Amino acid sequence: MSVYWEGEWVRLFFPEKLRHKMERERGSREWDWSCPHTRRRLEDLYFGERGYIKAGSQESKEFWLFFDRFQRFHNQLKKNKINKDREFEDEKKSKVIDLPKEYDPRYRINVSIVLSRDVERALHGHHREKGHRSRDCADLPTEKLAEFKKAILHYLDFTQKQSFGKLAKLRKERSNLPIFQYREKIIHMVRDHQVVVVAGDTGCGKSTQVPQYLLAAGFGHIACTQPRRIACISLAKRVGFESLNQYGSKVGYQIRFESSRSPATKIVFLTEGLLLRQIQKDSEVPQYQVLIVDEVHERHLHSDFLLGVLRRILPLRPDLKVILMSATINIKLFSGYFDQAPVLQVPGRLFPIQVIYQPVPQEEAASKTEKLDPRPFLRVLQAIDHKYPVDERGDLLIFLSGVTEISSVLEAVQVYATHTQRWIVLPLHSTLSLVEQDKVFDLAPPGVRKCIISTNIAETSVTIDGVRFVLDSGKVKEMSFDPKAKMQRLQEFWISRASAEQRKGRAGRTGPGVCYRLYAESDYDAFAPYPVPEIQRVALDALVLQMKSMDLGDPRSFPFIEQPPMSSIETAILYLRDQGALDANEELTPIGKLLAKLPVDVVIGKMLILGTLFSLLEPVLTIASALSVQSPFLRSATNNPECATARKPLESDQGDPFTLLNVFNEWIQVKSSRSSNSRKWCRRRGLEEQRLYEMANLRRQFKALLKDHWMLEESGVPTRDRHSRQRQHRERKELHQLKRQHERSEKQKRKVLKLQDQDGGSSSDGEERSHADGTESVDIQDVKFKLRHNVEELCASSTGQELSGSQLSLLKLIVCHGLYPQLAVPDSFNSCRKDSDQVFHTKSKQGIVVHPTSVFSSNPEILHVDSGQEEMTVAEETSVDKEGKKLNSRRKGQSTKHQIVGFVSLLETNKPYLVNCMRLPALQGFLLLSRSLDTSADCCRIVCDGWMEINMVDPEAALRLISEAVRLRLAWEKLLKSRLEKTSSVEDFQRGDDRRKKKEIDRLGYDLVDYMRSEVAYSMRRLAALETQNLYVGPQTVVSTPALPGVFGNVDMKLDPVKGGYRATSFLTYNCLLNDTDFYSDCLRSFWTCPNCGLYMPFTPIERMSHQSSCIEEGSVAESEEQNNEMAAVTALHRNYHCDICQKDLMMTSTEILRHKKQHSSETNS
DNA sequence: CTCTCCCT
Repeated sequence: MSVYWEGEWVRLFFPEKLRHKMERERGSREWDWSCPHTRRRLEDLYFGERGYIKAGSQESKEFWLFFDRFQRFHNQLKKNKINKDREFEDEKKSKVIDLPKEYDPRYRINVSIVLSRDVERALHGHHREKGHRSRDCADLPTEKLAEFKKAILHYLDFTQKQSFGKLAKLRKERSNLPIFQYREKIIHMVRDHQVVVVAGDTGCGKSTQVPQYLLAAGFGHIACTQPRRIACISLAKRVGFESLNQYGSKVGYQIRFESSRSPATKIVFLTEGLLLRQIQKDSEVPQYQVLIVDEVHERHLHSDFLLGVLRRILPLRPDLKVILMSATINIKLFSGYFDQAPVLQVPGRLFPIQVIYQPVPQEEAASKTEKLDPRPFLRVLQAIDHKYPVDERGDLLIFLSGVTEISSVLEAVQVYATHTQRWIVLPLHSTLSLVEQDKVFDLAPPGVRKCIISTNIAETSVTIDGVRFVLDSGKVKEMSFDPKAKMQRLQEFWISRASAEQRKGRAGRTGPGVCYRLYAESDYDAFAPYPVPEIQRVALDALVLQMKSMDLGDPRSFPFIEQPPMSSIETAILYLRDQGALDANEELTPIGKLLAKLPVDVVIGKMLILGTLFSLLEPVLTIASALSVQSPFLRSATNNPECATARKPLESDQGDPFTLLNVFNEWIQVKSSRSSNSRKWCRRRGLEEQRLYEMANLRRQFKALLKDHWMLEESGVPTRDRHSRQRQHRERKELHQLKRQHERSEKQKRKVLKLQDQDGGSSSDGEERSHADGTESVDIQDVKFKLRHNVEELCASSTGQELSGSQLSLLKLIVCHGLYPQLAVPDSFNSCRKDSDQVFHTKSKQGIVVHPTSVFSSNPEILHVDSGQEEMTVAEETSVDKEGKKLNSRRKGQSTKHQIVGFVSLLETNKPYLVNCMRLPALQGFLLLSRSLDTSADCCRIVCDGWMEINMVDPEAALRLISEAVRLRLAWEKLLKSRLEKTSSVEDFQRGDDRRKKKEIDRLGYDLVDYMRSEVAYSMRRLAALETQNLYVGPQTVVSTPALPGVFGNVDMKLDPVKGGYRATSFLTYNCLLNDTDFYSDCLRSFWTCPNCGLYMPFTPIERMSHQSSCIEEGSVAESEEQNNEMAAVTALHRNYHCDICQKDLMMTSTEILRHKKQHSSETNS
């Protein structure tokens, strides 16, 4: 310590030359190796740019550690000059400092690599030579330099030997792998054929070895795909390690958001999805020479598609080699798909596993409604306890179908475990927090076994060492897709024989095992041989879209390895056409092209694209990302009251996407504030922080993609002052250092689990793991996050300004526009029902329930129409002179406040559920979003998308609303189209044009918000099946209504040959509804004076509208500057205003507030 | 009154 101080002090207060002199003099008396200055000098001399050891590197730190031990050892030698037993000393020496006992010249390395020329000269006594260089080490005594050099050589010998030893061991391990025997054969096969199939079971070593064999045989640019991200990372690590190339870059991985790839990378492990995106960018993938597709037998959507794409690429790239790797399953299928590609079968290396069939007795078999009976599972635990001595280690892995099943078995097993003190029970499924998931890797104390109760996550994704017993329920939950209702369905099935074998295999990885099957052997024989490939079970929207963008022709005739059902393809095409991604010829539209490039569902992609108009992209980005990742809300926290209260302020009564928006924004604030710990913040609220990190990555990618496709204006990067730039630089340096620190301390020892933590244990469970040496563990995710993102900027852009009321209302419209047609209406009797019995309906599916995780599930009243008096007064005003009967029917259920629910997915488990819901004003939503609107003659009756009927009482208001909807939709469409067209011709948008567009957009945003706020009373009704079949008047021979120019903007109204009436726009047909008994009464003319031109004559309401709109159009004047500003401000300046006089909370701009106040004052004055 | 699992 004192030495350090002295060194520092000297450095600070003495000029350099004098200092060196002092040190030289001191050095001769009392040399100090640990003086930091000396060390720096030595590093400068020896650890240069070209040196083997680089200054400041991990290697240099290791060297200094070695050096200290080396010195200690030498000093000790000097002290005990007595040398009783040389051999003993030698042994001690090698133990103490790990020096090689013998000096084998084979380990020698080329010293010139180590030592730069200058140093060499210095070391050999040339430092007296003339020149500046010689002065460099003049301050260091020659004998000390020689001593140091000796230490370096010792160190290098030592590390050389160490790595040679490692290498030899690794080589031996590698040659013991079953696949090693086939090394030459594989290389020859790949040389001779373009496609080769390598089939080998678990443990044969194919994934790690085949890429290395090929590299060694002279192939380069090898890509190896994996279905899972973690597999890419761990394989790259393993293969890098085997080739002693950990710190080099020959072996790397590349997954979304993370890559260790460099130009020097020869073998890259990447995900199937990522390779597909690369192929989408450049269809001939010139960057690769060899493509290895691993785990093809798993039959994921991506791998099946990838195989199809590869088959198409092969003739275009005759030099490209493709190797399919699979378990020894269904090999003929893969070989046959590639023109009888040669197959190499490699035996696996599993230990023998005893199979015991123990079918569940009839009375314990699960009935549909009851909980899973745990007795058959308990019997197996008992059997293990009886049969196998406690000192024989080996854990138990139970496979169940789902989370509810896990918890019911867990409960019973936990009781047994408490009783016997022989088991530690751990659940495992993907919705568990990552901390909880990691526990399955911890160790049980001696005499205790782990019992891991898992979903099929443990079948392939999570591999747990030390499992000796497997207990297989034989059940699995699988997602399928109902195209009619566009609904996902999660159902339980018997597993396939292939899955049963895979589950069994999990018992024999580290030693002989036992597999208990809770079904009969005859059941097993009756299982399907393989699981249904994903491509045959899921919606193919995204796939078809990607196929179209890759120019793969008609998806109906694409030669998939196994055809998906034709209906799935047809449904997808229809859907994409309906969404405007494909045109009538099934070609990609401009929006379709963009959607194909966005790595999200179509509905999410749509909201992103729509979000680029107006200035609401930031929240849209956040919502889109939030809806694309697993929910950050942990289930385990839902029944924790503390979590519930901590979550409360984050909840939005607008709906779940807005709660997620709040969560992210609040989290970013926590991240940006120096004092708070986001990990703690998340834990308190029961949030999985990983999901928030994923969101941050996603929203950044989305933004970049939108920018790449010219959907964004160049955002003016705020120029920072010098001070903040410096601070940022400093912070980044610190972060990099933390990252390195983490990488160094990487190997965390596995924790030993405690027996029976019984509910007391949870308090310490979530705590960060700190290292054994007491150093604070680095929150590496936080470090990576802060390196990757500019937190300040994120904070400013995403949470900088609170959303105003108008912004929120526009944002809701955008999100719902994206989600369309995923809209549901509340059942009209919901307000009379129990909270848990709230029912909703979509066009294609009735009787749906909001998912219990939704805000609307816990607060259903948000969606209820207030049983208000207010609404009735609106209705009454306009209806004095009409017949009572009709009125009553129309007035029933009239309200200005009906709401509909946009949802992200429709999922059926026990019941059909709406997942991720948000609310939207019903009438405005329907009028602005519906694909088809059909109206009666007076427009009071509107049928939306052929299933929702809306009835208004006031025909004037009805007309106004519809014509305004038409105007807004056409304007919106036009602006979006022009924005999309920018993608093709950048030069087109010149400054002036841009400014005009900007103004139009502002105006549209302003008007949309205004529109969403309009207060018109109406009733809503779902049409019965019979009604939907007899909706239209049909083709008309007599034109009953004249065309009315100007009612719906400038559109031409043409007779609709199918529905009858007039087709005004692609989405609006006027006066086509059958059974409109009120036609004549509503069309009666009454005298009216035009306030604009003074014309006085009899009009029907619609004629009046027509006149008015054309009259106003002629007389329209340019808007005042003030008005313009007001419009531009809509997305920024609307704010909450509470008016004391009318006792209302209003959402208004400052101008509007002024006007509002003025109105009150004029009222009171008069 | 609750959800198999991956991935761009």
